[in-house]
Amino acid sequence: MDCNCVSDLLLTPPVPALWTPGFAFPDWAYKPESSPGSRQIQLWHFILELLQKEEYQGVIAWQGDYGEFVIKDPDEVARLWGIRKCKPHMNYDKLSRALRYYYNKRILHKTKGKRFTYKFNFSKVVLVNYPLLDMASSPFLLAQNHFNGGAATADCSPVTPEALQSLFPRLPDSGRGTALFDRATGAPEGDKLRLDAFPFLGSAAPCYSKPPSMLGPYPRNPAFDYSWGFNPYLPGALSLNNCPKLPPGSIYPSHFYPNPLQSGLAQLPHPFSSLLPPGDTTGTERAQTGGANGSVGGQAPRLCIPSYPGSLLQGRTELGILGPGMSERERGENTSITGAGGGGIGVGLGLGLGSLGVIGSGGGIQSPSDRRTGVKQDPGSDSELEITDLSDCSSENENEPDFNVSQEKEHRMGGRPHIPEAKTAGLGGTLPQLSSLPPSISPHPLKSLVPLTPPPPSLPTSISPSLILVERHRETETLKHTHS
DNA sequence: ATCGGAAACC
DNA sequence: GGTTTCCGAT
Repeated sequence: MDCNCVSDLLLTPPVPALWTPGFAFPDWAYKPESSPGSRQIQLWHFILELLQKEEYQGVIAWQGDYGEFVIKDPDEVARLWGIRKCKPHMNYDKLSRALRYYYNKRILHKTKGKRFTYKFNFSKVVLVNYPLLDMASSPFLLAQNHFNGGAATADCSPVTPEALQSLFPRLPDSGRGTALFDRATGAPEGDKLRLDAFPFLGSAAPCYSKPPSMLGPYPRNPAFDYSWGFNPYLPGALSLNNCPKLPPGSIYPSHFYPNPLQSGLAQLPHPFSSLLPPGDTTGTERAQTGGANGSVGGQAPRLCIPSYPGSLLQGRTELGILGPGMSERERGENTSITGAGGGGIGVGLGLGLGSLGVIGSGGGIQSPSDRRTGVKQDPGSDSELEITDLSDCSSENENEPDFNVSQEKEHRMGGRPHIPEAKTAGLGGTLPQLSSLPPSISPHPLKSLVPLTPPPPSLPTSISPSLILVERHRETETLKHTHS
């Protein structure tokens, strides 16, 4: 009974359950260049998947700061991971060990004081993987400061979802990404993302102005060290060869690759994936049908397929299976956000940068599940943010002590938060209570991107402060050009 | 609960 | 390389 993969296969539309149409990394993410031969799904990918799936809200969910998530039901997550990896004896202890290995890789870091809470280091994901970013050209770098209320420490603050909401719909013509690139060279490598087309990316730029300690760990090539193996935007990584088992009808067909950004966009959760032109099913379609696969419920044993990139494809089988959790409204929201074409991936992830949090995000919003799990929103947890980027970014051999410097062990929280509903409701068929979902205006970047999370009521773009700022800078930029 | 070393595994 | 497994330490 080591692995009932086979039987699982018969019981559920396996992969689809985990592979979210709206948000999945392309197969090349599973076999990064720097990690030849690695074609198994990686834990962090898996985590992202779960986070993306509505039915797992009760098990794991975005919570708190940007990029921060809470494993509400460690055992269940471990179980799912075990199933996925055909490791029946997997448990949270082991899984967490694997997660800890990400610390040094800077993929993740622990949110101190919050049990079972980790945080993705999206800054790494985004910035490091956007070597072609034309940061300098963005007038929105300034805008970002506005977005962040000019907080002194907002050097790395992400833009608010609201801002995105107001920005995206207005982004000029969904020109299939062309507007987002300087296509001069034509070659993918030549594609240069125009940051000004993605104001939110501006939030990323300042991140690199973090204290040297942040970059320190990258002696070889600071900003572009892909040592940890994930470089979604590395054009060179876009090879079908990376997906030996790529099934036909893949959602990652060959045409998926040419434009790394557009491709990436397709994987992003709403609204980024929605940025793809309507015609681009690799993106929008999945995005809009994403998530709620009500049938998944139950401990429905998930298949234990050999994890290969292509499995993502199966998300396609979910198309049309719109669970009850996915409201028309959500879909509507999704579609309404179509706007700028291509190039979004960095966007979504970029939002997580640094995670100083938007105004009041740091410890303000606490979802019901937070309370339920005893997760404490530490008002002063902003320090974590520093940790985020200053974290032991060194090689695996050294463990930065300073990572724990500000740590203050909290044992106040009694026993581990047990969430009965998690298993029964979260996975048992009934979708997690909506009430457990963070406020729709959650400052969480990814949360706001997740299809299942209704976007905050969009401000009329015409009066959106964000947009105003953006346009203001746009004008400024124009003026600059005029003068020069 | 969390951490991280060590060794084994694939 | 990316875990998985085990385990002692905090």
